[in-house]
Order: sequence, then structure tokens, then C-alpha cells
Amino acid sequence: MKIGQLAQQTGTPVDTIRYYEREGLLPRAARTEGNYRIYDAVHLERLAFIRRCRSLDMTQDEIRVLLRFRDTPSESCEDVNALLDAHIGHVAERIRELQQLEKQLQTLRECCQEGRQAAECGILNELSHGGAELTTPAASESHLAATHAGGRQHVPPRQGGGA
Amino acid sequence: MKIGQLAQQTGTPVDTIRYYEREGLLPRAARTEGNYRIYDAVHLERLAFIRRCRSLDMTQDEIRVLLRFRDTPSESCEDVNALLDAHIGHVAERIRELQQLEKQLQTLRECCQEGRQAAECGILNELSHGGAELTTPAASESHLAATHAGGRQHVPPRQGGGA
DNA sequence: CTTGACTCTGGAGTTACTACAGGGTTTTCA
DNA sequence: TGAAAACCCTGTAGTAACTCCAGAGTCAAG
Repeated sequence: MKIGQLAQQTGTPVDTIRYYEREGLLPRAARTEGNYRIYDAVHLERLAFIRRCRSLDMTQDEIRVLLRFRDTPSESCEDVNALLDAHIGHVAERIRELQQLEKQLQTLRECCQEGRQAAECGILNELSHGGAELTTPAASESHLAATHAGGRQHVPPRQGGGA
Repeated sequence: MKIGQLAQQTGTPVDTIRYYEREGLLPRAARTEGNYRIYDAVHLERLAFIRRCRSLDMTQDEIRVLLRFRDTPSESCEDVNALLDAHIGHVAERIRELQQLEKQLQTLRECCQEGRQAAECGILNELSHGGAELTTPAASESHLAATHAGGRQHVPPRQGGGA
């Protein structure tokens, strides 16, 4: 099949497939005479695997490790467990951070009643002079990301996945 | 004061201060004869404001809006409230997403007992053929970011903030 | 044989910075 | 006084994981 079909069957944008190839997550595809990439079931499997990992918020590096395990099935899967445990740890930590953050934001929100002038807005004042509760950085030392997305994720929710 | 002092007093890397100037969050600093930037209390105030907002995980765009409110204090602060409410919404949503994700990861983790070979590793199998619970994308449609950081945040925890 | 759908490559843009290289300036202190 | 150390400058490139675009080629249908 061609790249468009693979894209549809896995719900992956075409650009992303080419990007994965550049990054080495997918092997270089064979080409037709007209220089079109052609894929088979093995590629589809592998891409689906990658996309499932990404939907679980794993990094490319984590996925690379898992793919290596998949490719060399003789080794023990202890390391797979370790990787997953670490990843679960990251997620749990990020949740804790965000919950703290939410509390801080709600505290801040209560500083301001409706209908005032910005000059006396409790929120702006609080942000300006800085209460003690607000000094803990959100994403501080950890390797965890911010609340907002950079270059949109896409990963669409089950579009044309079936046939 | 010079940029290094401002950096120390706000716990902001020097590069970041220059970056904020480029981005227009901070006004262009006046210069000495030797072309060094010089800052006063107003700059310090503004930078501290920005850093506090960032520690609350706000985007530059959100901060820009807040700064505009700060600069034109005659307007009502309803919009400040709205912005904050929206931001709290983002954080809450991200928390929900991550909690779902955590559950999925734990389910996945239980697929594999220690000491097996990777060939029959339950986790790899599950990721390969894809159980129904694993199909919901993590960061799907929302404008929210992933679990791992891209270009490290830094925002160090209270280094030399006092004097 | 033309239209339209599909594909190709290469490069730039996204967030919020960080990390240089290759210079200039100021301070220190012997 | 002179040199080294510490500081500052600009500009560029890199980070994660893509997305989007231009400009061109290929293919199927009518």
C-alpha cells in the first residue's frame, strides 16, 4: 500500500509517517518506480505499535527502546517492566505537580471579586507582590512538560481505523 | 543594575531575560556607554510578575494579556478572572487526562510478570495487538502538552531570591 | 490530454527557552 | 600599569514531536 492508505489505516498523518522514517522509528520504505513509498503488513504493525505508545505519552526514546526489545525477543522483559514503571512514575509525578498548581491557581482566583477595576484587582496585585504560596515553581526540576501544548499533537481519536 | 544582578534577584537565567526582551515581554532596556543593559525597580517588578506567572504554568500569550491589564489599570478585571478560569480549566483537564493515562499504564503493566522472555512479554504483546482500553489517545484534541519536557524549564527553586 | 488526487523533497514554524561561539567591557588585584 | 577574571554583547542553533508549506513529479479517471 501507499503512504496515504497506511496513514488512514493507522490514523497517522502522512507527514508524521515520513517523519518517523527520518527519525529511524520506521525502516526506510521500499519505493515504486515513480519513487512512491510502499508498505506492507509489517510496517503497519510497527506503526500501530508506535502510535499506541505515543498515545500513552511515551517519548520517542522510550519507544525506541521498546522497539528494540520487540526486535530482539530473546532477551528478558525485565527492562520493559522497568521502562514502564519509570514512565508511570513520571505521569504520577506530573499529576501531583498539576494538582498543586491547581490549588495555587484557585487560591489566586479567590483574590478577586467581580466588577472591580483592574487597578485594585486582587489577582494582579497578588501576582505583582507575590504571596508565599506562589513561589514554588510548577515544572521546576523535573523533566516533565508544561500544561499547554507546543506543536499540537494531533493523534486523532479513531478516524477510519477499521477497514 | 546590570543584567546579572537582575538575574540573581529574580532567579532568572540571563539568557532568559534577554529572550523576554526579544519577545517583547520586557521593554527594551536602556544601555550604558559600553552597551550593557541597565535595569531599575520597574523592570524587576515586571520580570518578577512574569516569572510568577510562568511558575503557574501560564503561556507567554496568557502572560502578555495579563501584562496588558496591568499596564492599563482602568479597565475592569473581569477578563483577568476569565483568563484565570480558563487556565484553571486547562490544568484540571490535563489532570483528568493524565489520571486516565495512569490507569491505562497500570493495566498494561499488569500484563507482564517478571522473569519471562520478551517473546512472550505481555506488555509488548498488548502494545502490538492493541487492547480496546488502549485506543484513547492521551493528548488527543486538546491544546495540552505531553508528560515529558522538551527544552527544560529551569525556573530554579528559590536561588538567591531574598536580597 | 487534462484535471485532480496523490506523492515527493526540503525547509521553516511551533513553545519557552538553553547553549554555545566569538567577540567586547569592566573589575579586580598584584 | 597591566593582565587576568568576570561579566556582558549579538547571533545562531538546538530541544520534542511533529505540522505546514512550496514547488514539483506521478498516477488514475474521464
